[in-house]
Formats: sequence, C-alpha cells, structure tokens
Amino acid sequence: MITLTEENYIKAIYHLASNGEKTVNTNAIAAVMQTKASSVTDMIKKLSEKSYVDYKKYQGATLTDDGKRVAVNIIRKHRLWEVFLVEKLNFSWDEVHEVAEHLEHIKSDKLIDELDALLEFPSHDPHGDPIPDKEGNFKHIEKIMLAKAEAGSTYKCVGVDDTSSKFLKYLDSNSIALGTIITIKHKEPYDNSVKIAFENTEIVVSQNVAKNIYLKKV
Amino acid sequence: MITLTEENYIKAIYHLASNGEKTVNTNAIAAVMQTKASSVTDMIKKLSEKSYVDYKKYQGATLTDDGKRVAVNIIRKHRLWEVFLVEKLNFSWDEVHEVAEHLEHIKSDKLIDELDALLEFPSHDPHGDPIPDKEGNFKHIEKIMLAKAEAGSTYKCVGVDDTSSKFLKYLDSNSIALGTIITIKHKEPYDNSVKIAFENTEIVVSQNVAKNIYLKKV
DNA sequence: AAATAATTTTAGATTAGTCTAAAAATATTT
DNA sequence: AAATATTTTTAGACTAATCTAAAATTATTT
Ligand SMILES: [Mn+2]
Ligand SMILES: [Mn+2]
Ligand SMILES: [Mn+2]
Ligand SMILES: [Mn+2]
Repeated sequence: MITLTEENYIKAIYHLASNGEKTVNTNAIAAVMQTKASSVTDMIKKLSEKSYVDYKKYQGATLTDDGKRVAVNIIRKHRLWEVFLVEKLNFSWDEVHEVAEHLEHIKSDKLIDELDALLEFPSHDPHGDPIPDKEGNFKHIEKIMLAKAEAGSTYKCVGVDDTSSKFLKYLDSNSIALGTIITIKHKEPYDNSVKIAFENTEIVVSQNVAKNIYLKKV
Repeated sequence: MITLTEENYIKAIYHLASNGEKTVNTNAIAAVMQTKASSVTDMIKKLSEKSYVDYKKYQGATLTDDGKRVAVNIIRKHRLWEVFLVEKLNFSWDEVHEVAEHLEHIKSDKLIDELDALLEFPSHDPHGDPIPDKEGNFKHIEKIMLAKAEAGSTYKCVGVDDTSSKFLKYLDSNSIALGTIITIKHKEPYDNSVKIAFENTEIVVSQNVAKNIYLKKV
C-alpha cells in the first residue's frame, strides 16, 4: 500500500531526475514539495525501506525500477485526467493542473483504462506532454525550443515547458496554442528575443518566453 | 478547511440520521466508519468545535445546517460520479460505489458543475437514489418497497436499498434492473416471499430481496 | 431502588507527516 | 590543507487519526 504523500514524493523525484542529472538531492525535493529538508530525509528513508528509491546518506536519492513504475503510472493518470478536463469538461489548459493533482491519486485500473478509451487513447496532454501507455512507454516526439529554432524556418507549436497559469494565459492572450504554425522571422542577438509570425500576426517574444515553447519542424 | 476523514464522518452521520431517528449515537457511527467508539468520540468533538455537529456528552450527535450542507454536497458528488462511471466509462452498477467513495472528495466546483452538465443534469444515480442539485435540493420520488406492493398491480423498478455488489449481481443474474416493469403475482404469507412477473419471466423473490427493491406504480 | 449491562468517554500510546534547532557531513574558498 | 559555507541528517516536538484498556455515565433488569 502506498500513500498519497509517498506518490507525490516519487513523482517529484522522477521529474527532478529527468530534468537533468540522475541522483536527486534533498533540497531540490524540498523545494518541489514545498517542505523542509528534514521532512524529505524522513520520507526518503521510508521510500528506501519500501524499495522505491535507492539511498545512501548524504548522497541523494534515485528511483528504483519499482519507483519509476509508480511515477510513470501517476504521470499517466495525471495527463489523462488533464485531457479529460479539457476535452469533456471545458476546462482551459491553465485550469487543469490543480485538479489533476488530486485526481491522479484515485486508484482504479478500470477507471483509468476506460478513461483512456473514452478519450480515444490520447498520445499527449493539453500542454504537449506525452502520455505513457499502460505499460509505461512514452511516445517520444522530436521537439526543439523556440529559442533554438532557425530564423526563416516554419514550425508547429507542440508543447510548453512552463505550465503555470500565468504563462499559459500569456500565450492565450497572444493566440498561441498547441498546433499553431509559427515562422521564425528574426532572432535579436542583443537580448535573445525572437520575432515570430503566425496567422497574419507578427509579435516579438522575450528569451524567457522563447525558452518555454516547444516546436516541431513542418 | 475540511479533511477527507471529517467529510466521511459527516456523511455517515447524515445517512444514519435520515435512516431513522434524529440524534446519532457513537456506536452506530463506529459501525459505519469501521472504527472504534473512542475514535468516534474524538472526531465528534472535533466536528463540534468546527460547528458541523451539535454534541452533548453521552447524548449523541446531530448535524448543524453547515454539517448538512457539507453532507449533501458530498452525496451530490458521489452520485454524479457514479452516473459518470456507468454512463461514460462502462462500469456496472455494482462496481461504481468504491471508486465514487474516493472521487467524491475531489474539491472543485467547476469540476462538479461541468460533470453535471456533461451528464445532462441527471436526477438519479445508478441505484435510483436522487442527486441533489447545486443548492442541495433533492427531487423526491414516490416509491414503495416491493415487499409492500399490492398483489395484482404493476410497477416500475425505480431503486434499490441494498447497494452491495452481491445484491446488485443477484438482480443482474435475474435480469432485474432500474426501469424493469414488474407485476406482483402472489404474496406468500408463509415466508413473505413474493412471486413477480416481468418480460415473459416469473420468479419468486425472498422477503429479504423484496425489502430491498423500490417500485413506483405505473 | 439496587444491581447489572450497555454505551460512551477519558487516558495514554502509536503512526504518518510535518516542523525547528542543532549536529554532522560534504563542498567550496582561501 | 584549513577555514568557511552549504547541505543533509538527527533529535525532539506537534497534529490528525487511530487504537486498547479503564473509568464514567446511562439504560435495563431484577
Ligand atoms: Mn499538470
Ligand atoms: Mn500537463
Ligand atoms: Mn454509492
Ligand atoms: Mn449510489
């Protein structure tokens, strides 16, 4: 039996390990979990005893295969629920995350398999993130940061890195959504801002924005 | 802020109060919650401090208006999720309760309002129980126990009292469902069993079964 | 009305998850 | 290589929810 809190720690460790190096340190987990390092140490010990993480004192933690399996399953549930909220319940992409944080912990294989079927087995969530299948396999997609795109080329918007409500609303207000076809007009060396064109519009986005949008060549 | 456990206690008190007298005693709650009387006392004190129940030592508990509001809201969520599971995710009526027990605690007004809309504002759940609206109003339906139905009359099956998987599967195996039109053929005084007819079938049901099926005259 | 039985509450522990403050280990600077 | 800074762990305490065992209260019998 695994608790909701344990699931959240495992998910946090998984995300921290995939965005960078492999062993995850205590403070990083504490930051993500909005808790103190001492609480993290306690939890890591517990997860270690339950064989979800490998842990040596002062050396950080890594997920075991079991731990990864748990993490991927929660991510699958989280992203399927996000699709459900957008496709069936008229949520916008900046509203889904919070509710999905709770729904992801509901334990029922039938529930999630049927939800998957209802949604017609979506491959990506509303933010462009891949949804692992039942066996935990991700459909990897070729994507590059807008900040690294070539001037003159045309791309399709396929994802975002920052999924905060603030950023997503910024994109909404500028009519940028998943699927939007974008041409890179100019890369400004001075501040790394990028001028982009799409649907009769031309706008300049800051480097910060450019680093948080993922594109795929078309 | 209200915890999941508090919500479950409030719901238990609500159900116990509606099935019978008005003040609910400690042992009854303990039985429903599958816990010990001493734990119930602690929780009642807590709920009393939070003004969800009125409580005097040794005198049992009653829900305040606030407590009732919480209970009805959880029941609304529980039943809407049950409808969702049956209508959209191919669950059978004996599979929904357990999952709904968890889903009912997800806190999001938009979630539940949109779910209500997706399901086209159902008035009853898969077991024939009424679903309160946003304001907490139940649509009361006229119904009588099969055990109290008149011989010779014809009725529609509109609900069940026992919602255990065992009982619902018994009904499935005998092709009795909500909406089934049933004629009372004979009431056997010896053991209070009832011979009923529906869809070219005649069967005899025990008193126990007859007390757990609700009918409406047609 | 006493005695007995049943119910409810209290007292004291336990577990999960958290915290603060201090100690220990590791990493970085000088 | 010492000194200093940072990170991590330990120690001890707290809250929520639970338990067992004993005490207090209420209900039922005799
Ligand atoms: Mn999310
Ligand atoms: Mn997402
Ligand atoms: Mn139910
Ligand atoms: Mn029901």
